[in-house]
Amino acid sequence: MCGRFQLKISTSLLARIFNAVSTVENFETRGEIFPSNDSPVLINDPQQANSRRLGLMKWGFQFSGSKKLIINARSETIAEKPLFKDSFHQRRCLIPAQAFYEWSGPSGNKIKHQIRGENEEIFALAGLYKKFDFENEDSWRFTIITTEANEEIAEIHDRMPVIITKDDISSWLDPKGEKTELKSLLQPFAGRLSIEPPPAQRLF
DNA sequence: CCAGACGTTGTT
DNA sequence: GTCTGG
DNA sequence: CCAGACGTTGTT
DNA sequence: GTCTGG
Repeated sequence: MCGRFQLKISTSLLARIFNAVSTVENFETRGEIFPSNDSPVLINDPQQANSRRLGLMKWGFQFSGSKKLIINARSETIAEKPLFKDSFHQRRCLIPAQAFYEWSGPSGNKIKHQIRGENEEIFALAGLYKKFDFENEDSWRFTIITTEANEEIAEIHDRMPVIITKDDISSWLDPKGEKTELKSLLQPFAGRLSIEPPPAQRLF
């Protein structure tokens, strides 16, 4: 899954890297991003085709009347679940992250692993976004899509966030994207990762 | 119509 | 809030 | 996501 | 157990 990630970079640089127009003036980065925090999110400009925007959104969908934040969406079911369906069709986004975190070990004695790209590339995590109008808030929120862990991550966890590679960014954000093609992008990461600390050694 | 679910992960 | 099931 | 708090009154 | 803060 993905319950925390890292981002420590100016939004203007981030916008340049992802070829987007930034709507964020001065995002105070905390470095580590937690559920409920605001973080920059990349979307396709709804007003203008092929124009990317970078804007702040809050991490976590929510049911009205519930306090629980829904910070992940299973890739296997996003096309059917009522909470995610319309977002999957019309409001897909990417969440820039320089690392994400997974935990291993028993509760009370958990080990936190930081996962980065092998050459420090900035991840584009697949996400969905949606507007929420309750709790005296009018807020745009995002959630991060998960898939099965790849071989490396499986050592510490059975799920991981979907990472969209540079070449697939336009396809994922394309408002005219075909459902089948979109789903085919939701795969466990095929490249190499760096995990720190590394997974515990297997004895056998 | 009303009641109840609506989500994921991890833990048991 | 909105959808589903009864 | 995890870690840590979870409380009030009165006195200094 | 549940809520809050980071």
